[in-house]
Amino acid sequence: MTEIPAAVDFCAACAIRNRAICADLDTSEINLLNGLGRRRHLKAGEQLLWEGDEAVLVANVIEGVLKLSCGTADGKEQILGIVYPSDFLGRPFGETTPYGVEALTDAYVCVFQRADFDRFAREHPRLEHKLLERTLAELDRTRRWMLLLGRMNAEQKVATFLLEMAERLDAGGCAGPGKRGEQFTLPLSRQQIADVLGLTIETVSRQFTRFKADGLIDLPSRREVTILEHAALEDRAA
Amino acid sequence: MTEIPAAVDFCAACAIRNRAICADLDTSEINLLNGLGRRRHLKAGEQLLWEGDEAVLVANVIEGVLKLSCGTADGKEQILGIVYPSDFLGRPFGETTPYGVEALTDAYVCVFQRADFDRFAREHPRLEHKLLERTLAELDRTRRWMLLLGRMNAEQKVATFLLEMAERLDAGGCAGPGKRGEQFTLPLSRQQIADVLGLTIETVSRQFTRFKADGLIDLPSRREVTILEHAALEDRAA
DNA sequence: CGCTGACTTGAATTCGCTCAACGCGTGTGG
DNA sequence: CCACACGCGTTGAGCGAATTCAAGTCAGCG
Repeated sequence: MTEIPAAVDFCAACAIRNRAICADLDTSEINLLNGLGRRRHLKAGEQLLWEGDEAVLVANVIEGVLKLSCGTADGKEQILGIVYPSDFLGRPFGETTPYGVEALTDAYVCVFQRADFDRFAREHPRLEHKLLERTLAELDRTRRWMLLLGRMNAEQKVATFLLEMAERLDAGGCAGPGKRGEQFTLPLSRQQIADVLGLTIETVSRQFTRFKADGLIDLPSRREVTILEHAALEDRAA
Repeated sequence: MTEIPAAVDFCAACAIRNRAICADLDTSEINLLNGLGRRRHLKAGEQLLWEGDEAVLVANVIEGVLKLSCGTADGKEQILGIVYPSDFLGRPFGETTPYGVEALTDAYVCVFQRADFDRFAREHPRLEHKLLERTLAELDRTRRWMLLLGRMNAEQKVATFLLEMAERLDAGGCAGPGKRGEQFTLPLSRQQIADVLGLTIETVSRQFTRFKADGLIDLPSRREVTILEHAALEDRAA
């Protein structure tokens, strides 16, 4: 865990400068925001926020993949969302963080004290507008996930998961329309995949095995997936 | 379906003037917004927006209860959310409406052309801020619902549903802490409840019957529910 | 009074869960 | 270098909750 004060021209060099909620800010605004944020490194597995805690931090994801999750009284976990570079993290304008945040891979985030961020956002409508657009998009994505959780069987869930994963991990290096992201490294363990899909680890494993046996995917190693038959996988996702 | 041009001092008399996203606007702003909106009546069962359509309308709910839903390829439906008076409806700053909207009860909504609303919002940060807060709250609620869909069994789902229903329908007439909303009329059919919870109609019916047999609730008629043992029901919701 | 649609109840089935054993790669210590 | 343990994933058998399929009940209404 390292905390480095943001350098003056830090944002200018930021990998997500043009995609995150800061994209619409001008130079002077960016410099102001610069003074509030700190870049922070997270190791895979490190927790940034805890479910139910006072909401003291918000952050932009610069690099890496993180999960949002909460648990039931009887110890089961449900992953509520996966966040990728340029996504926004945390609960502005709220008292408590309604879910835990944990890094799935090594990650860099740009963290703000919530109070600082809230104040800055209220004074800079362009930032707030970006945040609103992002929140609306996230709400749409979350609602689509409800359809998966409520109405899909295990095969459909796993197929949908693989397709979404391929698409979202691809965001950076779009290698042409044909071959885009057909091979990737899962940032989640089998247990975590199960927690995303509302299944058990065994069911996920069985579906992976079946897809492989049917020639839809290949599994070179535990964490690697190659999608061989994209269209067929889409059929399974129905 | 009736459309009445908003009168000049229409908003001033609006039942949700202090709770909806317009709450923070001053008189001159309200009057401007007034000119853009139209009050519209919806009969129970009437559809306001269709999944996948171009997003032309947004609205505030003034009175009544509506559902947001989408369907799977194989004809199953999942209800994504229930909206109540003072809630906001539709997808501003977006191309298409990602879900259908249908009135569950007779309802009044205050509709805007999306283009008008978007422009107004961008020029009035106070409105946009309210909308942001509401969207963040809705996202929190939606994520909590994911836990229900992904990790709860039928008993927990139905118990949670009844408790949430009692709470949200109560918002208007809070009849004291003891007796608040313990009796209410369901705005949803059994099928719709099943679609909210990701269950089948039969399973919902069986759970209702069991809760009644166990003395936790009473069912005076098909659409009426009385919660007899609030605490016990909370236990079932785990 | 019988019809219709919504709901309930019952029986059989099935999909995913639970429990348990096993395999495999990795790191550690002798 | 091998032996071993450990974590993670896979596989199998049996079970059970929720679904499916099929009747039956009930309220409202012409």
